[in-house]
Amino acid sequence: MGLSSCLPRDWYARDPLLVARDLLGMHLVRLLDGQVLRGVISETEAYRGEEDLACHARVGRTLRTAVMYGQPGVAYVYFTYGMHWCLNAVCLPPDFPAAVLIRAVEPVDGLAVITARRAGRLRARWTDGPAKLTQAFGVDGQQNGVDLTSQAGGLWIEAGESVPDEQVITGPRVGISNVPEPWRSVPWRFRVKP
DNA sequence: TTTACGATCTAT
DNA sequence: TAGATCGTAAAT
Repeated sequence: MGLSSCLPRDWYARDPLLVARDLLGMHLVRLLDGQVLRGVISETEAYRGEEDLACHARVGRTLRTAVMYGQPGVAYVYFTYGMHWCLNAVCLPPDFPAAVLIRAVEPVDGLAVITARRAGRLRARWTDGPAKLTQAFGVDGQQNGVDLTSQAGGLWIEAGESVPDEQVITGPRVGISNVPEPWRSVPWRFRVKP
């Protein structure tokens, strides 16, 4: 598979706010059924620590949140709303729980597979939500704990194009309306201008 | 064992 | 605007 250009573990061992910002423009890559699927990351959200009441780790270390307390650069994939999977990259060194939710990508490779997996939907809606992109890329609970810094797990992130600040919009995180302030409103969501 | 509620998506 | 649908964590 040639030279690995996976982002290294040190790159993830940083504040999730920085990782979320810098993940914009990077490439999410998935090896699925012998096909390479690739998307340019266009939207992310940071979740940081047990004190962040929007973070799953607010309940502390459990079976579910365990990977967030582990090595940075590992995938945290969780199941929600009874039917959806969401993909995160774990950040910061072990024992401090933090992760970045990948909310949207722009598909660039493997379009035939992606369109088949998102049959009946408009192209603009293929991967414009966290559970849509996991459906499109065939990511589910089996990828929980997979190392994103290596191609071995069939799911990784490569360096891509850097996105200038003028192209970045920040805002509050989505889907946390029952979370108390300040966590509900902190601008920890990052996206590339359309 | 039971309950309440989701880091969502889709159709209405 | 509401229904789908079930794992997780806390309450009973």
